[in-house]
Amino acid sequence: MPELPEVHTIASDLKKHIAGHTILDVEPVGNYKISGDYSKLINSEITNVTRIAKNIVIETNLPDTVLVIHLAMTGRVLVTEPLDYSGEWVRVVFRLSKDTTVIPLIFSDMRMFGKVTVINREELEKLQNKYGIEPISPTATADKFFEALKSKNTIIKNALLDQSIVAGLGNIYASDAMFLAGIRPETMTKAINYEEASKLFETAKQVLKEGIEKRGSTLPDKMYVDIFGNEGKYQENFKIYMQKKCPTCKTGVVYKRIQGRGSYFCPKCQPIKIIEASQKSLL
DNA sequence: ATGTTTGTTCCGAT
DNA sequence: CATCGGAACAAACA
Repeated sequence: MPELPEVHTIASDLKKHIAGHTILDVEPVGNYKISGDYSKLINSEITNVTRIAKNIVIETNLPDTVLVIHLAMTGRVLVTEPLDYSGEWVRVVFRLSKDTTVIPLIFSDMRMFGKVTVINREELEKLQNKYGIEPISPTATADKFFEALKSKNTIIKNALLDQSIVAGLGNIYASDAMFLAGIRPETMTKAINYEEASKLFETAKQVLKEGIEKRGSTLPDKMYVDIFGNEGKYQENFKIYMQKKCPTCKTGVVYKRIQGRGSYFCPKCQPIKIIEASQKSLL
């Protein structure tokens, strides 16, 4: 669910919608715990909304106070009034005002794996440093990506989901990127040469950008919606994720549990790559 | 009813 | 030390 494109969509819409608003009130629902001192936010003004990896970063005019929201799997951020507060997993209600109008900012999360945290600049810096390459940043390069991959002794699927290597990919976009690059999820990173890594880096950027254009993916469970409650459309363009037949060669898609996650790949278009003996000895 | 589902962290084993 | 596999977090659905 929320991977880079979904979080990007939410953060950029939020920026347009709530920047310049004052936080009137912060109210955890039930015994939901916000980490950090959220009382500091009251009467502060929202100045900007950005994204770090899959985190939504809400900056305020307080120089040392930042609100960070991570949606994990089932988190939602909404600026519309929920129809049913008790039935929609509402965990935190913020009230924002600008001029004379008051609008809600809702954090909802069915499974409560998500996090709402209030942190300072130093912690924000730490958060930033946890993550690897931001794939859609202009400073990201295939060289850096290849170097990061070489440093790990694991399979490519693992590496793509490892946020300290590349930030923002999750199971869906990683699957599609590997498919477009013709790389099988179980390929060892050390068996991937520069050309293949470079191709994979391009396809990763491609699917992430397409995801952003389509405003994210909404799976059949409908958990992901944007801040207005609208579904994304990237699921209509899934390449291999949740597909039955390969869109290229029509071969039956293989569904397999890899690293505890459902993985889809085309056995023909994503062939097994044998690690050469010289490399194997290094493992 | 048990298995499955997106993300992350942490622990013990390898 | 790097990595893995599994568990845990909580909830709904087939």
